[in-house]
Amino acid sequence: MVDDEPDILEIVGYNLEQAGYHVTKAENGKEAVKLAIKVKPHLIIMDVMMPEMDGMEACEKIREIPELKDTIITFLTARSEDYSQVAGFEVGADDYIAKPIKPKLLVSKVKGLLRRLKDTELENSETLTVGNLLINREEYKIIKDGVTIVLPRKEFELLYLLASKPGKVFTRAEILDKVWGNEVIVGGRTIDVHIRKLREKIDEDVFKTIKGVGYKIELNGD
Amino acid sequence: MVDDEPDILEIVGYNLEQAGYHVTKAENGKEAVKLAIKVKPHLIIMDVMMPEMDGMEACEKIREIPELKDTIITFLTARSEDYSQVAGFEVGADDYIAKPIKPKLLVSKVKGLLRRLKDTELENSETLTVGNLLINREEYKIIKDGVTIVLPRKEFELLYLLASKPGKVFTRAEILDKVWGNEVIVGGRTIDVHIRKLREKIDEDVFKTIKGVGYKIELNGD
DNA sequence: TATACTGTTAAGATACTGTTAACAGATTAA
DNA sequence: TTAATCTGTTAACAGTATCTTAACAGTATA
Repeated sequence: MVDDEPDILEIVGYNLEQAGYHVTKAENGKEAVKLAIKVKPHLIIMDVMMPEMDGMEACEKIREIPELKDTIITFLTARSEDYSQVAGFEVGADDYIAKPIKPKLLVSKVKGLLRRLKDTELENSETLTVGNLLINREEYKIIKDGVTIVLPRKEFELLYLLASKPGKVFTRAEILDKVWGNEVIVGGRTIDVHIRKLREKIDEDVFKTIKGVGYKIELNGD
Repeated sequence: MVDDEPDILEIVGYNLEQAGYHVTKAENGKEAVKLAIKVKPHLIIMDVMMPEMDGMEACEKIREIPELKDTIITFLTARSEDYSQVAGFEVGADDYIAKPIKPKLLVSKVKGLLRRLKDTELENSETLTVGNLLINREEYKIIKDGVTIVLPRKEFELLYLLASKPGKVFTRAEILDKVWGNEVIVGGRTIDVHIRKLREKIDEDVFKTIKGVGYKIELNGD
């Protein structure tokens, strides 16, 4: 939360914390950029008009930082200044909130803005879904059309790797590195044999060979 | 774009299309849900007040569809109805746009909303686009007019090289170096044969021969 | 017109993958 | 502990798509 008026920081901060969010405060753009790098916030709510460095400039600076590319930036603007809204989107803002601020509405808005982030974060669970396959890493088992299949470790790891990016071709080197670890040396047919077993247990046609390159999982026929 | 007033559909649609977006229109919530499933839009701009099925209900329905979880939903509301904004966020809306609509501001806003989506889509920097060809290195496949074509390694690498700089002439030496590696020695007709196969599989006329020099990919007739 | 380069074809060589079965180590059960 | 089973790896060979070559035909350029 970035604003040069301490009162606003206070009120908005209080409301957001009541709603369960953790709030970090800055009083100008310069401070905001510094702090953003440090805490990597999910969302930045920033006043446009500020001393030292204004919101636009700060926004541009923040947008140049790769680690903060998923950070949502929202401007606070007086309701009339439509021109600054347009400018705000140009420098990479995701949204604006009109002053005067209505706390209840603001909290709802924040909730909405953060919902999508949460969705993608929750996706990083230990389960993958690929076509009719459900891969549960926690339990080391997969479910195909409701039927549970238990796989040995190496086979599971191989499947998991391929399923982590359906469509992507994994080279043999890549597979060895990720599944076997690049210090162990195994013979040239090892990967093939494991692929064979997966094809046997899961589905012949899901595992595609790209000759001279590697293997991939391919979804519905494309 | 969902609104029961044809005039608004017309005006907003025109402005968005001018900005390079593809717009699909619906006149009520029921229609919108149907259409959304079909076209899987990146963004839905929807009026709250509509006959048949209102925006809130439609939004809830859409939020239940897994394929549309990344679709951004924005409501159109009269400026005064703050209550509906709160309600909108509750049913899963990402944003609202206040009526009356100012086309320039709306386009900016849409641009902002779609920016993050585009970021993640463009991250696949391993893909090249040349004319009607889509070359995906990660998946080792190419798509021509929606049809997938799988190429053997050497052919793929050769195509990828030529497509990496459309128009540029690659000398035979350059091609040998980049595709074959400069230690292997191959006969004088090898490259030609591979070019032949590409012409066969992709398009006769895209691959131009510069006698005595090499080959290049050439876009629409220039 | 001669020449140097490229196009085409099909056959042969090669590199890569598929398959099977056997074996050694682990792991589990008795 | 021993037996039984399961995993992971390897070797040998089979199979095949891919790559290369050779021979000759065709064509643009000097």
